[in-house]
Amino acid sequence: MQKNSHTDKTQAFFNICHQHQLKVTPQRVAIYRQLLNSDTHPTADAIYQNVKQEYPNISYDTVNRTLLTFAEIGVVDVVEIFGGAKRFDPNVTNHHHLHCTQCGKIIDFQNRTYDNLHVPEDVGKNFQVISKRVVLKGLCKDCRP
Amino acid sequence: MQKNSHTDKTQAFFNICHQHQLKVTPQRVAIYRQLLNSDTHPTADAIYQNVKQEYPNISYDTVNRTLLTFAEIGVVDVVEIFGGAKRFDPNVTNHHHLHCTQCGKIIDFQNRTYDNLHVPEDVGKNFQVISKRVVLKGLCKDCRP
DNA sequence: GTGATTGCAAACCTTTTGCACGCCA
DNA sequence: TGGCGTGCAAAAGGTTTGCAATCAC
Repeated sequence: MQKNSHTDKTQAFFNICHQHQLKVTPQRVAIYRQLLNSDTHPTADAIYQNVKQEYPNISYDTVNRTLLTFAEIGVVDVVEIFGGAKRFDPNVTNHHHLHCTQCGKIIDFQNRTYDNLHVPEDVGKNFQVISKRVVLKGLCKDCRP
Repeated sequence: MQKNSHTDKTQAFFNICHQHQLKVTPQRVAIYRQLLNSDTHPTADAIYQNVKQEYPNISYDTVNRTLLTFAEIGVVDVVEIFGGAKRFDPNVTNHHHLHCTQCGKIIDFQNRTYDNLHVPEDVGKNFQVISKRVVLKGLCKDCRP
């Protein structure tokens, strides 16, 4: 199952690259695989550090540029931050965020009601909404007094 | 009316400073006044450029540090961004954001329904929610094809 | 073969830090 | 007066850019 699912995703990646006329380079594959293993919202540097383990010659630029490219074609999302380094989200399905104002952590959560939020009419007239996200700011379990 | 409102806000600023044991320096007042005039989400540099007009000797650091201090005491909000320089929001009342993925603009909007979003029980158990914001990503009027 | 992609290095932009001086309370 | 706040300058951190060599198609 796991193995199959992984193969499927690799195949999907090939397809996506072809759809967008991107060449399938070993670097891109390695970065993509690393993203699949991420359960957080890694920075470009975090991805770089991990990919470097199995691919010592890769440069930080390549990682950064590849992530930006991935963001353009919808393979990753760029996550909203409040300063600091960009963060990338391999989970492009609709979900929402908890943001701890103390430690800066960003935690995913699912909520059907939030997914189905109605876009106000006056907003929809002047703005074409592509995705919706609820961001709850506050204190996480570890930072709560 | 305007004048009164402005005086009120200045008075409020004095009170806030005293509450937090902050000294009321001319720089802080100038930065605060500049914030009141902002209708967008200025960067530290934008504030700096404007304050410099009436206060040529001020340094960028002072502006930046002051804004961070203001954020700590709740005079401004740090706005969620997707990369680039920090943005500060002088509007600390509850509101929501449209984010144009094309030009990067962030537009405020009000919505009572969004203000009153119910926090899911399983979230509330592990996270103390302080504020809620809906971020709608998409294309603004100018960028829409 | 050809154009896209990579690696490297430098440049750039923003934010942070240390320190001496000056000013507000 | 004492200590907070400011200005300056340098450092640090992250991102972007230009270019030559390389690789996928």
